[in-house]
Amino acid sequence: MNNADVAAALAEVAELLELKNESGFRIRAYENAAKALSNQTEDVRSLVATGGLVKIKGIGSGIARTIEELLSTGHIVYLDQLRSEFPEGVRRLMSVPGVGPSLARRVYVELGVTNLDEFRVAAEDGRLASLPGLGEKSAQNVLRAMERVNKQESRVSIGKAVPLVEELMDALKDVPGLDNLVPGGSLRRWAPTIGDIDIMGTSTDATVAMGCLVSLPQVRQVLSHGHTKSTIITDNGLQVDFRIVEAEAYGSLVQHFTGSRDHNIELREFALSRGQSLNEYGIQDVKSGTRMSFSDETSFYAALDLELIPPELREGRGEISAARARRLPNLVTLGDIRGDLHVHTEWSDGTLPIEAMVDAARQRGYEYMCITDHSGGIGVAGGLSEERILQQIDAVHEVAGASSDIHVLMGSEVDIRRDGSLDFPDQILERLDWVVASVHSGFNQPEEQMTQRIIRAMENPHVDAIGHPTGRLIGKREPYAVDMEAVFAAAARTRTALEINSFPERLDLVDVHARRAKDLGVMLVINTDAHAPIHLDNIRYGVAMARRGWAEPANVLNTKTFGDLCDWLKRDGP
DNA sequence: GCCGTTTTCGGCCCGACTGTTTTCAGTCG
Repeated sequence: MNNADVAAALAEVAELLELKNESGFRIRAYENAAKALSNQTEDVRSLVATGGLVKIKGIGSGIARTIEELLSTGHIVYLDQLRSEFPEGVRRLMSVPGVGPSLARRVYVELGVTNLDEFRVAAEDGRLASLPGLGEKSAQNVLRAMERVNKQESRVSIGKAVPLVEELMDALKDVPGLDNLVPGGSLRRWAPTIGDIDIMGTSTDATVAMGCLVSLPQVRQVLSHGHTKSTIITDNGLQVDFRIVEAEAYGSLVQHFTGSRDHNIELREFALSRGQSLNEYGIQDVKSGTRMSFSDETSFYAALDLELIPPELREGRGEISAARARRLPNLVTLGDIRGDLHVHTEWSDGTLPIEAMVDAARQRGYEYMCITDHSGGIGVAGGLSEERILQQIDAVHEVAGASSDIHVLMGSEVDIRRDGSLDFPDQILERLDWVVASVHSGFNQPEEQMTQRIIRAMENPHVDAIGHPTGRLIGKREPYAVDMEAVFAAAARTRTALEINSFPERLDLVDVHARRAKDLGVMLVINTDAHAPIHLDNIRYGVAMARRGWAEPANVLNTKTFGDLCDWLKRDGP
């Protein structure tokens, strides 16, 4: 039973309360508690033990008791009661876009529908359309939405979304009268996965511009089409929301549409406490009714006496109080990165020779880079034997000697075996400039074992960093069970860096982990794990994740100059 | 159910669009 399990139980309570048409405020309380818990890196069990649970904003005494009940008995009596009122499938009906708690409840109560299959039949045979207040269009919309769900056109990784949006933005350039186009939402916040794309702009004639947008050739389906807001599905299955306002309100529009929901709610609550009401058109003084418009975000936040909050921080995780106190972090930027310390070549599972990868790093203006091919334990990745890595050491040194404009380091991504020992003996590791240790097997080990395995690797004085520390693959593999608090403590103690792996499918560490690591004094390192030159460009995703984790340049190892990096590498081991 | 730099009670973000309606509830972001 970990934080995610408990959060899921609380979220289920919220969903069932929605079905019951309970007070929206109670529902939000459970939703907020679930979210607050999943933003915690400290294990819920230790939070209970130390009494830290109620100190978390959004968890009060009531929900704290519920969590304790779940941990001690494995059940929440209240949740079991709620479950007995609605078959499991009824809750699932709400996963269909456009189907909320009201409709789900009605089709269950009035039509006896208990799952998605029965729902489809009811939509097809006319029973859904026959309900008072509904009609044929509603039924058709349900059927089309179910089709989309089946095609799994839901969330995509940011690595897929960014190129698609860049392509779409290019197509939008020619829409007449449309200016200042910019993507917003989770994409602008660089969230690891994107549900739908938000695109904002200004126009003197929004109606005409909207008409052009919804009739673009890329549009497969129009979900809604209004004067200032439209929603479409593109031919590659992406949902795109367009929002247009007049130029004078552009600042508040961009702010409004960058979100997140939690950030916006907290910001509006904060504004209300100051007697101001916020919306996408500006700020209204509640008493006098005076309205202010903002053409840029800086002046919008300034009108609330707040520093400009970078989009990556707008997740409702304390950024508003930090902005009030003028204590926002000075976030690391792409330009701060001086080198890539996790790069593969054809010596293991990369595609190109050492020289080509060095060249690619050179072209990106790096001061240094490190070759880190796999060790032999990774059979499928063509890992190097001891004999082969000794040869590669010579090969890399040769390339390094011939490179005057970039420092080329020789390293390894050494496999952490199931018992925490490493795939190369110390006599080899000590000859390397840089060692990334990673888990590539035995993902199903119990948490205690996995935690000790990683800590043991960190205790090896030759290990400089842990690669992709939680092992997750977005949409494919959950993170392995590991006590991250213990990993952070060991990383701080052994002065081992933790990687933010920039591969869009990994993005590991994730933001909340990166932030916790930073707070505990753990050094981060942003690497691409490149297997081909183009992968080096993924660094932007890793930097974005670091920014979402509130990281400053001083928290990121590869912002150091080569000289400072060398000094760091000479640090004392455990 | 949670929360408090006016509050331990009385609040709790805000607006656009749709479908089926003659005025609004539901859903979404």
